[in-house]
Amino acid sequence: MIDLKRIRAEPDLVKAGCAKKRIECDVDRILELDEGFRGLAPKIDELRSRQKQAGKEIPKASDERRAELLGEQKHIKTELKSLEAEMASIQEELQPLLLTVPNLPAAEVPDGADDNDNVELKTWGTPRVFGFTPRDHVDLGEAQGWLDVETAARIAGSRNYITMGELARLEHAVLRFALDMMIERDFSPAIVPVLVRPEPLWGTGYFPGGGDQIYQTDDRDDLYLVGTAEVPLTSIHAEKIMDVKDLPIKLVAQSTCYRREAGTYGKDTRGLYRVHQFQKVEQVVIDVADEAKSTKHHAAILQNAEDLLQAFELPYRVVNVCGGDLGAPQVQKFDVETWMPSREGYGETHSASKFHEYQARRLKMRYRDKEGKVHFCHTLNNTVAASSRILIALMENHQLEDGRIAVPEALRCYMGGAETIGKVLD
RNA sequence: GGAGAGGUGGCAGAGUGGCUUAAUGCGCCAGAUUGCUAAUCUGGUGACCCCUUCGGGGGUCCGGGGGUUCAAAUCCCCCCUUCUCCGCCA
Repeated sequence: MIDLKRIRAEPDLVKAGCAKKRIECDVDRILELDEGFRGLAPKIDELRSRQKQAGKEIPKASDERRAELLGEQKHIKTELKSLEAEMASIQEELQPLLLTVPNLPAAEVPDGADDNDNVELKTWGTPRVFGFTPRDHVDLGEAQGWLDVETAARIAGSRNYITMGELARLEHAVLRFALDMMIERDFSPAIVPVLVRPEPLWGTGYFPGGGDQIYQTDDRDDLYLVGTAEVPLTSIHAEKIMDVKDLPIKLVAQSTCYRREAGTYGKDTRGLYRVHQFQKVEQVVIDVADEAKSTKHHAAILQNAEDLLQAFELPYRVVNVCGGDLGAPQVQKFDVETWMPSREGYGETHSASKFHEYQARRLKMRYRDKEGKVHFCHTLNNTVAASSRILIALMENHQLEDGRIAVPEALRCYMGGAETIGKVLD
């Protein structure tokens, strides 16, 4: 959500932001409703003021005066009722509309319609040239007896996976490495619910708009399975006014993530790339409303992801996500894409988002500065490691000709010291 | 799941229809004072919305929503939530 006052003051800027993001939003209707609201508000306030005044006088008044006042009060009451009804109908239309206004993209966000227009900022490492025909992660996993997609589908439907044995151990290793690395970098670990009420989803910007991708439990409970720990983590301090001394708050959590992947039929159907359930370690930063600080945090959480990939010896690139590929809540987003030989290209593994106060305003998450003034916080988040996609990269990039997988040094301490996993395949 | 008790400002906590402008304490801020960062005293200290001639004026908010009333923190209904006991349970 952005400030209604800002929409009022700079409607053209807001419209330009919507256009850049390719998001439709009826800014003019919002302005119309706002005008109606502001016409009505003073009238209602004045009537209430008179009502309050009379309320104080009545107990002390003489009998005639009291009768006179009571008559007046009846009048005020009916008038108020109709004005309040009018006000309610305005709010009923205005509030949901406000929740659809996207955050304004930064000037540094490239123009563009979709991910083809994202701009590459840097690359690290060189995609490996294989001296043999490399296998993809599904072939490798199945041949090693580590990966069972068919059984997963029988148990849980399509787009699911089961890892077993050394691959399951590698998955745990990745997650533990990610968590430990972030704890070392002063992020506070948390274990959070992944089944949440609607408010955190509205607050973080997944509702409205992202509802298609979210599993709802059923009609008995108003509960939803989150697609990322960002949702509960960012919501921890909702509805609070924190002290500036307590900021920044840096959080890290591993969670299971659930995604419906509606509208992706036939896309990335093979293997682990697009699945309904996976494990992810997520980093969240909450700090003061300061653009320079937000930008610094943004760079830092991106660096955290890069450092992990470098430790895993995986080639990657960083892209500046263009307007049309940016979600409604983000000011700017850097995606990290890791080299995946079977795709003969880079695949998205991390997504570093900067929100300014968009989420905090929706979550009512504020802080008091040194002067005692209250402001909405700034929030940011990024993936540290999403297990399934990282596994693709690890298996495919580090495979040996004989079908074993080399374990990057950084992960060996979580793998009982193993330098490779798997048996020699025919 | 059953029974009971709660939810009031940053925190604790009083308040059972109009004298509430939400007491009081703690915390916080400012000033005074003492050879010090401690103590004491004095004063100040909520969020949000609308209007403004920028001095200020008005309104809303006591978990959330609805209702009764001229008037609701206070009475009624629904929901959320916390705690205690019982039941079930990893």
